[in-house]
Amino acid sequence: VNGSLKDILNAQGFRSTKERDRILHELEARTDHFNAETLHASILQKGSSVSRPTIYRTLHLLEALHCLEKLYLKKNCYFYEPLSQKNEHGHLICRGCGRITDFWVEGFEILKSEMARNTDFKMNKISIQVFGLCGACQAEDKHRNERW
Amino acid sequence: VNGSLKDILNAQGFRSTKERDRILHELEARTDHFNAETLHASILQKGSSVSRPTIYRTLHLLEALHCLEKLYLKKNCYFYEPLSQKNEHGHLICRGCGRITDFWVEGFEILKSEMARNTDFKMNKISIQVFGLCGACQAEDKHRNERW
DNA sequence: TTCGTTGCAAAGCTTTTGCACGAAT
DNA sequence: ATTCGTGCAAAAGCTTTGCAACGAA
Repeated sequence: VNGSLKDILNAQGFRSTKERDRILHELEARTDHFNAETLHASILQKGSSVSRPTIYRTLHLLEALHCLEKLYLKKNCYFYEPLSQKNEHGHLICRGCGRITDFWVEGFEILKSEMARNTDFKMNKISIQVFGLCGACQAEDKHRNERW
Repeated sequence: VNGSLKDILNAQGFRSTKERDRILHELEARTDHFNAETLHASILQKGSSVSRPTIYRTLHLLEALHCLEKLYLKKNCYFYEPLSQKNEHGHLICRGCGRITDFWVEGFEILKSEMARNTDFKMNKISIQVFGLCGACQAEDKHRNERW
């Protein structure tokens, strides 16, 4: 009992299964933003196996327990934050290679306090996406092959 | 020839059709964030009709011509900006009622200049989502029925 | 033994595509 | 007369669900 996801599930009365262990293990190892599909793919790629329905069911369960953060933008529009990232941050999204990088700058706090002053909105999570080209893609002049 | 979407399409050699007119008309009237589905629904609701494939094809066309901004977060994860909104802004997304409201604060600029100084990322679009509860939903204490 | 959990197969949704018909130029 | 654009129907992806079998407690 060290606070792992497995312990949390057990404590809530959910059973330990090899499938859940495989998923939790993968979740704890990941550092990038992911979805059901990419998570499934990496588990298979490592020679393990879990069915798609189980991936979806487990992700839903972890969301419900607030163990995983699914960031929604709209219906059918979301991604999961890696467990390794707990603190507030923005995302740099490269239109060249599609990579998502986290960042944080002082301006975050300024923006938040200004918003608190100027709106009646009760803020509970701020999510900042910056689209553009990462250093590597600028060098490779990949913008001629933009994915978006 | 007044710069309407219709003129732009014609100028590029695309034909005028009643289906395109219906879609363009609806696009020009909208002020909220939308997707193919909601756009289709509002056209039908007004007694007009356009098939789904035509909705999708037309939206793709307008994106390609940079007449519409489709904001991608990840694969299968996006929404369209209403045409009426041209200037930079963030989104207040209410977890109670799901409504998306645009906002702008001074902190935007600070954040951007700070980022330009601190990263090698070539910024080309910044997108800020703030999740929380709008004034109305705070009043109604809707957070017990949060959608997310 | 019980009942939660899984995989399969099938169903549901949203989005895309092939194709023949109809319309714009 | 061409060629573009549309609708239909079917296909393609991703996600969910029903159900029988399995396995953790």
